[in-house]
Amino acid sequence: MPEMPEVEILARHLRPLLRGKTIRSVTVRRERVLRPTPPRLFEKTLAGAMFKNLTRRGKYLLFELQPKNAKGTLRVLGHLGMTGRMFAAKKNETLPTHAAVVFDLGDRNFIYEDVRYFGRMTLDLSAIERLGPEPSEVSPETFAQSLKHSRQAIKVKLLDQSLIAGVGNIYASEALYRARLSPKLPANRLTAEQAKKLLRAIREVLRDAIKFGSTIPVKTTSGKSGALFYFDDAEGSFYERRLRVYDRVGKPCRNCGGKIERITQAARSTYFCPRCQRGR
DNA sequence: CACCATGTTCCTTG
DNA sequence: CCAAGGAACATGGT
Repeated sequence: MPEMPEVEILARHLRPLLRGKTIRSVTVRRERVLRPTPPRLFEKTLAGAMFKNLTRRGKYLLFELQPKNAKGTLRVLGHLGMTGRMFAAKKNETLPTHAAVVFDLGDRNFIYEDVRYFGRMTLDLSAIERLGPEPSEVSPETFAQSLKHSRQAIKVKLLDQSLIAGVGNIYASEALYRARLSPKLPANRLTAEQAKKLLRAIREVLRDAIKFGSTIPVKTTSGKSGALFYFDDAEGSFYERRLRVYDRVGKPCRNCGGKIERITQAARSTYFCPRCQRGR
């Protein structure tokens, strides 16, 4: 479920919900998601700690806690992988099949579940050090300059989190379509003007996704307990309306009426309009 | 059975 | 040392 907008929306949702809550105990049900933190250490470190804040960096969540018997701040890094979700649920509810970590908060459980277990919940924060700047904070000049050293296709480059952090497979296609740039363009062939245009498109696409909800056609679980909450409009058409090219292979381009194509780049699908997005 | 899926990391090759 | 490509991770949907 994650690209940066989903993670941002999730952080905003969870922040007031977790703040001030003390963890009574932690149950690790799938050790893989803690990697490389040892399970016993994770459980022991967090039992008795209190949530102080929750922030986002790229597609990562950063939980800040007050340790039980010490000063300072304890930090836990979260990532949703492809299929991760986090939510609070009543304690009498059945745990999801793929619940990976369960925090007992007293009145409720805070659950991290992940069908494919690609995500993480860990004491190892090293991943965020490798992230590039947030798209909202990087200057057009710096962004343009960072593209200069790569001959990789721009679409592939946008997925590189050390370039800018937060853009995933859906929004990479969406941003390039919005900027009218071919996904096949070698990164180092973008002019300063094109790079500037692309950065603007990235910002707009991400901003709109946060504003309107998002993206992934997750069936909302709003009917059930305290889970999420994508601003999905029951019709299922919301997703259709917001995404301009992603997953629209063969359908008419909303700009020129031509057919949207799907190609494979770095083993991932890219969607684009060959008429509107010229170049190579 | 086949292929596809919102992501990252590790390994190999050049 | 770096850039780039591909496999691996694991489960489910169509």
